[in-house]
Amino acid sequence: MFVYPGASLPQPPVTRDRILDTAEALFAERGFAGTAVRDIAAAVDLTAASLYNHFAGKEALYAAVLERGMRPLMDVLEDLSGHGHERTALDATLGRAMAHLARRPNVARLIYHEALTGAAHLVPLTRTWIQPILSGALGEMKREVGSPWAEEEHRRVVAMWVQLIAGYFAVAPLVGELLGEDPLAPATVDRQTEFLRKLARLITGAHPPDETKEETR
Amino acid sequence: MFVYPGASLPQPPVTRDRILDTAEALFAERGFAGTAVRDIAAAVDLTAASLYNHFAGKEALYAAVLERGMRPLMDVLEDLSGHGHERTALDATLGRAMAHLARRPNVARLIYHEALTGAAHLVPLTRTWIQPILSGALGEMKREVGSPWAEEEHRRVVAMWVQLIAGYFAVAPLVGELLGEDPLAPATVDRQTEFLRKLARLITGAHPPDETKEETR
Amino acid sequence: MFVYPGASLPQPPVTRDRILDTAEALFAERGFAGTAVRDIAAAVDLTAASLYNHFAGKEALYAAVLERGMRPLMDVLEDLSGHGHERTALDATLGRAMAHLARRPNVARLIYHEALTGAAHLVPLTRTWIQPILSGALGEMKREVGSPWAEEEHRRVVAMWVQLIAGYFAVAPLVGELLGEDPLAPATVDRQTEFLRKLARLITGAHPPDETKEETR
Amino acid sequence: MFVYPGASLPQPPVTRDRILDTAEALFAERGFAGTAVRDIAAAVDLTAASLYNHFAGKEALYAAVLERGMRPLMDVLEDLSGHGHERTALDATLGRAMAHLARRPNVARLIYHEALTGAAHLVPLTRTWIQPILSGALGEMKREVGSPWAEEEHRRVVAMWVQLIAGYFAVAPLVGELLGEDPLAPATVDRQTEFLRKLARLITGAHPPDETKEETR
DNA sequence: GATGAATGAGGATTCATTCAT
DNA sequence: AATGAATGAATCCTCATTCAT
Repeated sequence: MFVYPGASLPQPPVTRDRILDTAEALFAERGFAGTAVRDIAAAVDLTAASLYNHFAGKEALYAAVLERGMRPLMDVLEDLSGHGHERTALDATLGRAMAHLARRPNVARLIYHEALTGAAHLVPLTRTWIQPILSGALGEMKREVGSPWAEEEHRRVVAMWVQLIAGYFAVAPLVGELLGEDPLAPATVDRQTEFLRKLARLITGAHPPDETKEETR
Repeated sequence: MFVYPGASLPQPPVTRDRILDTAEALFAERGFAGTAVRDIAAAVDLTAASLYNHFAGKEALYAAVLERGMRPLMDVLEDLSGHGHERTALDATLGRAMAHLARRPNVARLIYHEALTGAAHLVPLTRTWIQPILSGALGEMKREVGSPWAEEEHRRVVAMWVQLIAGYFAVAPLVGELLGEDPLAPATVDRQTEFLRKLARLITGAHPPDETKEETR
Repeated sequence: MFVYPGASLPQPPVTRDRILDTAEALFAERGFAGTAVRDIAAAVDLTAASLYNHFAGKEALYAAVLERGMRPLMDVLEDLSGHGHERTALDATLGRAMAHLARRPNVARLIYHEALTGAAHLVPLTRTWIQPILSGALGEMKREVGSPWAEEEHRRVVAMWVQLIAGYFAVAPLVGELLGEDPLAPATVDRQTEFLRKLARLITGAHPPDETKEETR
Repeated sequence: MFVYPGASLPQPPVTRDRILDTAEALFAERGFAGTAVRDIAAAVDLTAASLYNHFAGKEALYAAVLERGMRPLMDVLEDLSGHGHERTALDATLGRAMAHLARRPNVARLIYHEALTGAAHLVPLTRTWIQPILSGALGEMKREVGSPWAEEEHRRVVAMWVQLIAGYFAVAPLVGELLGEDPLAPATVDRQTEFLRKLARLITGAHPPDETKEETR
């Protein structure tokens, strides 16, 4: 974006964003109950009191963090509804989702915190963000042919993907123990993405890319 | 109170077990930080002070809950190392694991709480309990033939199963939203088990039971 | 005391005495408020509850410790009233007091704890034990001739001796820092006793033993 | 509120000082273990929680009290190293030490509390504050002529003065019982100071002031 | 916008004590 | 005489929040 030289950009919300960044990290790590407002403030070189100039309270801050984190994630997943589970589209969505979460794994962790505690935020969270995507995906699957999944299983397939994608980043410490390598390292993420693509092929009844060529011949 | 001779019930540790039960439920629901010792005590009709006659502190209680929960879960999974991923064995293990966790979903939630926070307990937890199972499973997979997975991917397969089985119960509230039904209802658990079995067949390169017959013909 | 061979002495109060010993040590070290009943009990391999079979409560135990400690100390000082501050008598009393307190320094510490806090026990303590001795000592001093002290100062002289004798053992950690050696080591105690004797001579106007002979010539 | 220009009173730390004052009094009276943070706070018309805005904790408050109390006391004693035990200097130091402690007897009591419990603070306390004074005093005594004390006794002399001066105020309740009058009343303090001066003369081999004139004649 | 100070509520833990066994 | 269990009352401290400056 071009900016006129000297033009003072409306960048004041710099503090607000730094708070959000820090809060996201701490909430993701320690959960809502385990995170002290004072700790968030201190990590931004603020007093707890000052933080209240930017957010109405701990709950409001948490909501803001959630909101800010969900939106881009949903943008990434959105065109899933456009292309469905067709081979290349799924590959692409998978890649983009993994790439996005690799950069912002905190969102996945926040969702999982909510899911674990069944806290008040979960239902609005899913109703607002997840259900729309879900509907799209389900619609696509229904239209697919040759899928080994009955319609009543479609929702389970979706849930599975959520667990395998979001879960991978959410419980990264556990995954790390199982894998024996840092799950967030770019190379590891790449391998995991490939793994999931292979899984997708096995699951959707499609054939692996190289074989596909022969098949279509 | 009359007691039948020979019917010596060694049931004194009743209180201790009731505390453990309650603590397990609350820790699973609210996490460690979100659970007040007083709440646990109150749920067992005790004062917080009384609870300290049974456990040295919150941490000790938490550790005891974890320990008590992990052992039976591991017993269930243990013979996985004996039979590996062969069709019927995997089907059986899957069924038993799902059945066990359906009755004690809290263990899965506790593990996920730990995994999310990467708290101090996670590493001993996995090193003590999970790694042994993991090794057995990996060994079995290595011996398998016809598997579509390279050896480098075996650990990812294991991690996948952990996510799909433990994760199903751990983030039950989220799964419920996605599935549109109570994930812990016996019927739902059964369907999910069948779903996972089907997935297993697709994944291991095996064919579904009914088709198998025809194939081998 | 002679005991018939084989006669079973009434030694049951063994536990009671062990409690008193331990309590004395802990009270002396940490003071009344700083000492937990449980700690005393644990040091005697008892439960706190068991301790209540021997003493009515913390206060009662403390009183018993005080009582038990004061009596022999007073016995030691008692004949001060018989011989007063005359040279040899003072030397002897000094020696005996120092020797006694060196073996049971806790009594001095207990007295000082009371004196510091001005706690409820102090007044009965002094009225019962210390005042009688004090009267005797004052009477002796009054009868002395050649003393450099006015009668108005006699009480200060007594207070001074209390501070120098009891205080030496009471604040042993501080004295140790000042002296650069362990104040309770027998050799150190001996040197301190000699020091106090010398001080006594200087103070009472008397001359050192060897010089005395010449003086009186 | 109008403030005269130039009369800028930097008195904001009022609350902190009031806390320190109160804490000093209570710690001196009841000792560390016997003093409740809540009581200190209440005595300053604060909540316990508010107190934590000024001090990090009970220990930190205690340390601050000690630090604040020791400094002026040491200032008083400091020039002891300059003039040593020569008659007039000792008289002067004695007078100033007694006067200071008469106004702030709590410091003496705090030191004695530490000395009695041999608590963690004692060693740093003596090493930082007392030892320097001690060294100066010892040096002076060594240079003195006509002293009846051997060099190995010098430390005992110092310890004696500490006991007689600090101890007088520290165990004031006990001294009061022995003296039969309030040890902190100005007149009593004066008499005690004179008593100690007389003692000093007897001890250092010097002659009383009036006799001195004749002697030097 | 930032902060020092204040606070009610709560949170973990200790303590002295009781009581049935 | 000993103890496991229970408890009310404290104890130290944290937390989210407010408010005047």
